[in-house]
Amino acid sequence: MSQSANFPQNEERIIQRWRDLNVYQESLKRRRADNKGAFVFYEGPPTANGVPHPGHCLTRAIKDLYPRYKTMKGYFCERKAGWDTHGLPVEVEVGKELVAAGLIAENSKEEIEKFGVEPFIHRCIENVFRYTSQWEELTERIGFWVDLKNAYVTYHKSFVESVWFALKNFFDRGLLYQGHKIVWWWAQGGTALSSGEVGQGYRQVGDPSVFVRFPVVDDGKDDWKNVDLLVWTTTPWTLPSNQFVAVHPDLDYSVVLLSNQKGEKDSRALVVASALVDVVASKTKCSYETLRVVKGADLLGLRYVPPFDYFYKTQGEKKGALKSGGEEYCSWRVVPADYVTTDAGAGLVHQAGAFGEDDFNVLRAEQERFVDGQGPEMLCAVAPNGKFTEVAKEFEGRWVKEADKDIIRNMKERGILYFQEQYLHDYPFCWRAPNDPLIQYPRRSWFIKTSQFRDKMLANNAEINWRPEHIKEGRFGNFLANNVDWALSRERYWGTPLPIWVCEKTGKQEAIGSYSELLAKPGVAGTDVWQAAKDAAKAEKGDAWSEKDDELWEHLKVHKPYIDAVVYDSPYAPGAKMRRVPEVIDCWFDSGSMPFAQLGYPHVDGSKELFEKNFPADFISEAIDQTRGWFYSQVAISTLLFGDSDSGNATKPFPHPFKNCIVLGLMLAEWYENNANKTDIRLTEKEALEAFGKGKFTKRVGKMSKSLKNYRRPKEIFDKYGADALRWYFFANQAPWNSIVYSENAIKDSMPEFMIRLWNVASFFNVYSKIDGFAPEKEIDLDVARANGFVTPETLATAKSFRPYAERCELDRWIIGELNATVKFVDERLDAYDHFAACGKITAFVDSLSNWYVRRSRERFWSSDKRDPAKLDAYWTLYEVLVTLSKLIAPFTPFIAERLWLQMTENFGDAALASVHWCDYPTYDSALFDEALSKRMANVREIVSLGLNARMTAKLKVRQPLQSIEVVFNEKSAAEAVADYVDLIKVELNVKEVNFIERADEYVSYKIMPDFKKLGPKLGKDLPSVKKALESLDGASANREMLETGKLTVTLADGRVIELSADEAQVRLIANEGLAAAQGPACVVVASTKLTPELIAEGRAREIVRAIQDRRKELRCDYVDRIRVAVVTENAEIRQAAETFREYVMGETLATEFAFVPLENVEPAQIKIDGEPVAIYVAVQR
RNA sequence: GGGCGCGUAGCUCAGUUUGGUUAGAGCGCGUCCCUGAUAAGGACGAGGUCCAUGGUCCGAAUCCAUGUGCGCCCA
Repeated sequence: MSQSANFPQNEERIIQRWRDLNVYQESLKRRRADNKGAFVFYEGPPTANGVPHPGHCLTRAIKDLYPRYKTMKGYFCERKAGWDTHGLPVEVEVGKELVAAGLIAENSKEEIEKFGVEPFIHRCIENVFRYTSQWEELTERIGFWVDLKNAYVTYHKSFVESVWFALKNFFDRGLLYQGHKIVWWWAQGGTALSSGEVGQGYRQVGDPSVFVRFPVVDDGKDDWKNVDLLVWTTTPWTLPSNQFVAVHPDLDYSVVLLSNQKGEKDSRALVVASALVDVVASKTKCSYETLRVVKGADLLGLRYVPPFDYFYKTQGEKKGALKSGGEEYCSWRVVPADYVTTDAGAGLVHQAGAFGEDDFNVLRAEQERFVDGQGPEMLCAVAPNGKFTEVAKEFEGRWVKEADKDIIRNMKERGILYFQEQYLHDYPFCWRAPNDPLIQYPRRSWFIKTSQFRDKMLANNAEINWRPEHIKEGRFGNFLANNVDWALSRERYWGTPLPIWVCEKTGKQEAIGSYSELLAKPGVAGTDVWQAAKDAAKAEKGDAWSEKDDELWEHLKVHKPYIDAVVYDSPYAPGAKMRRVPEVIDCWFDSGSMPFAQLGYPHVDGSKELFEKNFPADFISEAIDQTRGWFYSQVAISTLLFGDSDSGNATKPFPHPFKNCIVLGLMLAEWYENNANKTDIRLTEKEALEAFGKGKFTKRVGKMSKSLKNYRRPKEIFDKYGADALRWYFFANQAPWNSIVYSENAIKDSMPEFMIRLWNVASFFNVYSKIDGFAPEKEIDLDVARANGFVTPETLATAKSFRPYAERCELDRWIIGELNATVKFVDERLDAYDHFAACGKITAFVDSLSNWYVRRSRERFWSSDKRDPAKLDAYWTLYEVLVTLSKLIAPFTPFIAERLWLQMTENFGDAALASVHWCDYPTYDSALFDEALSKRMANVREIVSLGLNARMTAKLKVRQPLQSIEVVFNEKSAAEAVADYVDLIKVELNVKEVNFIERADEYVSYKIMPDFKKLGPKLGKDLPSVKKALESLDGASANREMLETGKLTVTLADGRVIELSADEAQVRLIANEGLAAAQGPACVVVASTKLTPELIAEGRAREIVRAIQDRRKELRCDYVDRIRVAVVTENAEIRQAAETFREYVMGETLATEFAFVPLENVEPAQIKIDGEPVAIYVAVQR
């Protein structure tokens, strides 16, 4: 075993080994044979057309942890990789490339279509796997075991056909419909987005906020002469399409006359919601006079002049017949709307039916009032590309958001702009083209009736174990409760084609569930387009054509533009053809179909059986942004497809697609920025200190930013610290749903307390087992080992020198007990998907092992008799602990676990499993955990800790032996229990005696405290007075009374007498002033500070030993090298000390000679002992 | 405006579900110690109005209400 840890290098070697021995596949095979059942894991497919970043490391680490654990628990856990390949992420990237290459002028649909849909989608396919190799490297490097070779791919024909199957099912059940709705529209991309996608793109931006005067039409009514409606909007570009002004009928509105600061009165009055008059007036620093107050209902029907006359000039006077009789002006009047509030603006809301769902509903309500065909029509001055049409002639061809400024200027010039300001709010942008704001726009689009299944989705949600729990009722539950129909279609090119064919004559529609179903249609034609394209490609590629190309073209059959060419005879009209609709679908529908589509269900042979076994998933995990993404798409599709008796697929009572889901927090970056230049940054405090100087930089935590480069690439972390370090940091440092700071410092800092400490223990074991020739493989019965899958207690017991636990010392039994308690705890926590708590326990155990077990066992390891049973016990104990530990930590840090396992078993040949990941997870043996022992040892450790503390108080270093310490316990049974550990305490504290004292009034005083938990319910309001009474007692005598009688009687201030049993009061010891003492919860430790000449001499001898050991180290002595020593000093006392402890010094330092005159040709080390110069000579004997 | 989460030491975070009188860890800082495990390890110290206010209770970091700041999600 190599001494140096070098984790990264080791990991590379382990990866190579895993590859060579096919360790992952083999681990599956073994568990399939065990036949314990499956643990189903779904991989949420990432899009591989971007570089993987640290956030992906986290998801991949968590996704690896639980399958590894469950596999070791005996379950068969296949992990199928998957890639999301369709949709906007890809199209946007390809569009950018084409622009960069000068092949298209701008990233727009017009340009792409000019370029050609066929070459475009071919570029998309190339783009999809651009970074696949980087993804695969990362996946392997971080130790995520997943089957990359058989990954599912969303553009593959079988996957697409599965999606078609689902869509056909929905269509046939009437759940897939075409509707005219206001959608969030990505104008540059020419398509609608789903609420999930829109949700990904919100950003805070400043938009213009304008208050505009809409003059009331002067039709002779005096009340409304020279009055303007004050209307507020944050989308000035919708004003040219204005149609109504909405008010809330129940709100109060004031008609006010403003006066400016000079006191000049306005020529026209304003109508404003009464609650907002102050706010509105203060914006222009005006004072006002209220002329009158009216209800919103009184304003209804009032006509006004809109700010732009594009529609008004021709339709301003248009009237229509009402259903209720009579006539009404179609547009530009005040209408009622319940959603109007006085939270912001003016309480009068501009209405443009095309650009908002609320507005659209208002328009529809108005249309309802009119006789069919006579009511208002939707006004829209904006084309689908987001530019003004010729209707708005001043702005024709301008992108609406850009035209905002000019629209405002135009209104200002005409004097109808009352006020403008910047308004900060969240606004959605395209999630894949972050510079493109979305607009609301009316569009014909395909929807899935998810809202009809809201209650069923909620019922499914209730069955999911969400971590953290609040997702269920909170974020996800709320999202489901507010469910709106899924806007499914995309007017784009690279996606799963919507499998609806329409009769060109009658408009009747049919859904198709697979390619073969399509081919089986009568009169099918157009497949030749695909064939011709393939032939052409083949001809062009010539000899380079391979099987892979054939596969690719097979997949392309079901894609645009080839699928669009396939038509068949309409069953609805003779001679007519059925043609596919042009749309593709939302790529989130692909990923949500993954539970069945990854298997090609139901078309592929055997997929039905496989699906039965692999649905629902036991476990998935993604970051919180997937709430509206993959989590939702899975739940929605599963519920509709498998959860309804109508579906024909309702095989599961609760078709929730996953049983357990860990929702991960966002990953943040940490960096240090130069105060003088915020873009000058460093990633660690140390680097910042060197580069900028103390106090000249600021620590920052925030979003990761490619442009700021405020995070290290994962590979750099792997190379520097290793994958285990990163994994452990993710698992052990915070609950997974908290945001996780990707901090290089923090990753580095998390290593010592677990990995490095563990490694030190392992290397300690290794060094001494080599020296002593401790070789388990020579003693263990290898046949038993083989049969048991190696190191189990039964296997170990076959070794001759392996003694039963009961015969070993308490320390050995203690660490074996702690190990078992740790195994139990970790296993339980992992079962509950709580790795964070599990990690805490492991860390605590490794601390116990390193800082107590090994530390306190060193003498045994160093004992010169190689067959000393106590020494062999120590070896066997530590060996067993390390082997078990390697299995216990295997799911968390698979590399260091494997290395440890291999080192512990390297000489066993085929009698030991070749990988720790093939082992069974350790199990808890209650017979090996002794709670009393555990408690006892905790007390011993407390005594030692307090003893060190007391020595510190007296400024007596540990190297100086002391005569005694006195220990005073709260409970006398505790003293008896630790009596066996006196020797251990003596060594640890370097004292000659340990005295347990019961009555120690000279050292401590006693404070009697009530046991609040016990007495609270019993005494209630009397508790404070009891507490007071106890405090006023003489502690020492009260303590004695309790010890002797088991009772305590107290008299309260009001004279009442209350009797407490001893367990209802607690005695707190307080060390008396002026002692070298320390107090803890269970005891007080007092160190004797008196030093005798003998003690001082011994202390000096230990100084000499230490100096010699230092020298040995400087000379790079091997552990077993013998040396010659000389100590030369003028000081007679020190020399005397050296002589007195000559044997001791020689034994400790492996010296064969000990002289008091300089050694020839040896350079001495000059040290000082008690201020006196001493020369230490050390010569190695070789 | 609504929903969800968070607010504990200089920094990063446990603890809060189930209330108990001395609130913890790591890092950083300071003072020491130990070392034949050395990318170590240990002790001690400074550092906390547990966001604020009010309430419930014998007792609140913990439960309730209101407010406030921040983050995320949505309108």
